[in-house]
Amino acid sequence: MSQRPSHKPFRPRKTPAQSRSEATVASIVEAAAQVLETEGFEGFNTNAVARRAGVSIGSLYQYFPGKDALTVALIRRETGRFYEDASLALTRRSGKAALEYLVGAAVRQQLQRPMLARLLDIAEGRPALRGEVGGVEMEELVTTVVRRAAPKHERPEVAAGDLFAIVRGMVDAAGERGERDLEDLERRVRAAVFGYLSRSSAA
Amino acid sequence: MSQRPSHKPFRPRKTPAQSRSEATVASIVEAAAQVLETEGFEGFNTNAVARRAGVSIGSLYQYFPGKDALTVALIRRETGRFYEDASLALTRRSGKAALEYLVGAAVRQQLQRPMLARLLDIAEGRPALRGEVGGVEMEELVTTVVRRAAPKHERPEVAAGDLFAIVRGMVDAAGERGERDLEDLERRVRAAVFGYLSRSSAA
Amino acid sequence: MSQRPSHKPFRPRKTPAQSRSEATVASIVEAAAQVLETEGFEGFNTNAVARRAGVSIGSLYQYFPGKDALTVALIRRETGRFYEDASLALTRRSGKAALEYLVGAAVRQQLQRPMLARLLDIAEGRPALRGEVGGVEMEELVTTVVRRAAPKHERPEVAAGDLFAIVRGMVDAAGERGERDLEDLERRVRAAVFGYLSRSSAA
Amino acid sequence: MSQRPSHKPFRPRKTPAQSRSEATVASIVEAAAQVLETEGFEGFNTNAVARRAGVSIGSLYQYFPGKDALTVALIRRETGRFYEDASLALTRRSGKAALEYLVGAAVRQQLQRPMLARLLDIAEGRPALRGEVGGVEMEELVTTVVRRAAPKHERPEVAAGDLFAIVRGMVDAAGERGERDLEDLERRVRAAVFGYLSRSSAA
DNA sequence: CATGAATGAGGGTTCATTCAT
DNA sequence: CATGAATGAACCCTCATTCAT
Repeated sequence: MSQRPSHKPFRPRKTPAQSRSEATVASIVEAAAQVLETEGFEGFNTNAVARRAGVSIGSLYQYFPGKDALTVALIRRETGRFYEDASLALTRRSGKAALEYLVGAAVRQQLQRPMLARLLDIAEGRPALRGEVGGVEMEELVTTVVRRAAPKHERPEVAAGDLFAIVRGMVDAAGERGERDLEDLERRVRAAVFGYLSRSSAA
Repeated sequence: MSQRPSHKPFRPRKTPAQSRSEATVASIVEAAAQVLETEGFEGFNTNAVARRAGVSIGSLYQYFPGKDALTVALIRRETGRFYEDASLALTRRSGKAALEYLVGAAVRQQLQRPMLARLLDIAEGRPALRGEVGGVEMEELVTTVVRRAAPKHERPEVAAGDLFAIVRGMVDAAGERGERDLEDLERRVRAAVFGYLSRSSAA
Repeated sequence: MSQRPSHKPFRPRKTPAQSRSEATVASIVEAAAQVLETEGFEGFNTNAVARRAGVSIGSLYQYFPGKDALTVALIRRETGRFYEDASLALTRRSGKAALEYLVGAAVRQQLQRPMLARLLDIAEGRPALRGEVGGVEMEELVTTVVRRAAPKHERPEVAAGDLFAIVRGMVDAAGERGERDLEDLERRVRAAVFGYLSRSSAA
Repeated sequence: MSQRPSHKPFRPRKTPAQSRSEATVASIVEAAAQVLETEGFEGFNTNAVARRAGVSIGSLYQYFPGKDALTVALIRRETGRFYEDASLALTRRSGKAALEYLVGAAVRQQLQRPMLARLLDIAEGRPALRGEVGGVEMEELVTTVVRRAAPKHERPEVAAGDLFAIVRGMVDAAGERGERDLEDLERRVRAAVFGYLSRSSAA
């Protein structure tokens, strides 16, 4: 009835044990991604998502208690995919290689679906969603890598946050500009990352 | 009978000749800033802005042909203020000092009204508004400063874009986290900026 | 955020598959007719129509993409009804009888809901709606009948247009004056129609 | 404040004794005509009229108590001009010539500013305006001419009304179609008029 | 008297959400 | 469980009219 719900949990309503529901949920989330990509925030509404997913609006609400839950699910999916790739950084031998891998993962992720990544970065910042989307693991991962790459750094958490911001800023801007040269972008991001570390680190 | 919006310019509808309306326009723009700050995009609607400005909705539409025009005006106001400060960088003796001044200006601007700055950065990216908000001067300014600070750099425009993205990314994140330590933030942003330049520049 | 109407089709949004919605659509169109009749163009707004139809404004917009589409639907309904009756003219033996039947149909249609007929005649002329309401069949029908009633006429299409205008002018004026005497009106319209033909036709 | 005033006189607020006001009033009425012609009913609003007339909206309300008064003034102007021309019919020798003159006047009037004439015919029909625009003289004039052209007619008033309706219907339709051939149109209208009379008149 | 800034009721339209089937 | 018709609060915007200057 109203458009302003008060307070809802963002978790999916049911843990889909059956593979059928699982598939439905996945298709809805992917539809959300596509709508966001093609129509932007303007056209991102539940009816459009349901239509694109080929399910009824009722079904959508069967699996997601509200629009925000859908957004959160999408963010979680993308973050998860990114995290999965990024974690591989820990398998690298050197700290430098690990950090380089991290940068590469970020650039890859961004240039794959630039619009989507950018829009989700924005959505993530919405106060209503903050905290719901656990970026904690990501931060920890980056911190760990920073510790290995720059062991002398006095504030690795701060550095991790800064590096995250730097990389996000650069890749989002690249996406906005429509850059397609992955190699070049990665080189520049590395320059920023290692430049920052060399200057802010004690050693 | 029907609506016929078609193509709306973003320019104000009438240049306020009388001082009365000048004040009205200014109060509307400031109200827009406040609403955006306190309510976010969710609560940013023309009625709320008019109410906060203490004028009728009709008055708002006398000066702004639409909601977007209001947003644009706000962006322009903030960009203008920032640019005014940032231009002073050109008065610095050395290229390094100029770049440092630029960073300082960005940090100051950001930490003054963090939410506002962040939200406007987002709004600026909206396809409908791109190009309406001339960020060209800003880019040129940064490019000029980069040329002076790193004369050997092969692609000063690219570097300018990257620096812009780095600084924006860092200060927005800081604003989001609620950082208040201007000094510390500025130090870190400097590290990023000069670190990037030293690594990406030829010399 | 912004509105983006651009080019709206006048066709109903969804062809009602279920009988429930079929009834809803019909009730909305009839409500539109009643509002137009009782309140005139001044009071003809979507909210009033929805209220009179006993449905929510949202439902109205599920079936009609806009106010104009509703108007068009109403025009089509009335035109269709009229056309259905008028087509029977073709079953008459003589051309004269056919033309007389046509006149009778027009008079009947008009005096049944005089206000409605008159207002729709006006609405039909709105540039935005021209062409959307296919009056082509009507014109063709009249032309056919004219050809049979006055085979020697050099410009049957022109005559058809004129006769249409004459009849419409007379019945609308009668409706405006509140005439109720069907017989008398029909007699006069016949006089005009056959008078025109006898004078403009070659023979 | 509100858009729905209750009951206002339609007479101009002041009889402009001074020629300055007279000129202002005239310019406003002509502006109204132009706006109606170029923008249609959709764009016919007081602000637009004032702008086109080159006067302030305040001045417009100085001379016309409301929008309807302006419409009425415009209708009166056009009716007056038409009536002035049409009255010359009475100077004709024969009744037939008088009626022919009448038809000619109507056609001329229509084809001079077709949109305007058509729109005013519609506006004239608005219940709120009926009676305010004295079409009585016109009716009397036509009746007089009918009496002379068809002395044996039993109901000259009815015939006058019908002829009026016929002519209006035909010329409006012609205007709508964009007909420009004055001669041809006049010939056809004559056919309708005299055809009607010959069939409805006793003799 | 002229001006035009200001007003605000009203009207078109969207979309998150519910619920009967 | 799925469906999709129905709901209505909320939002954008216009324009007739007023009134302080």
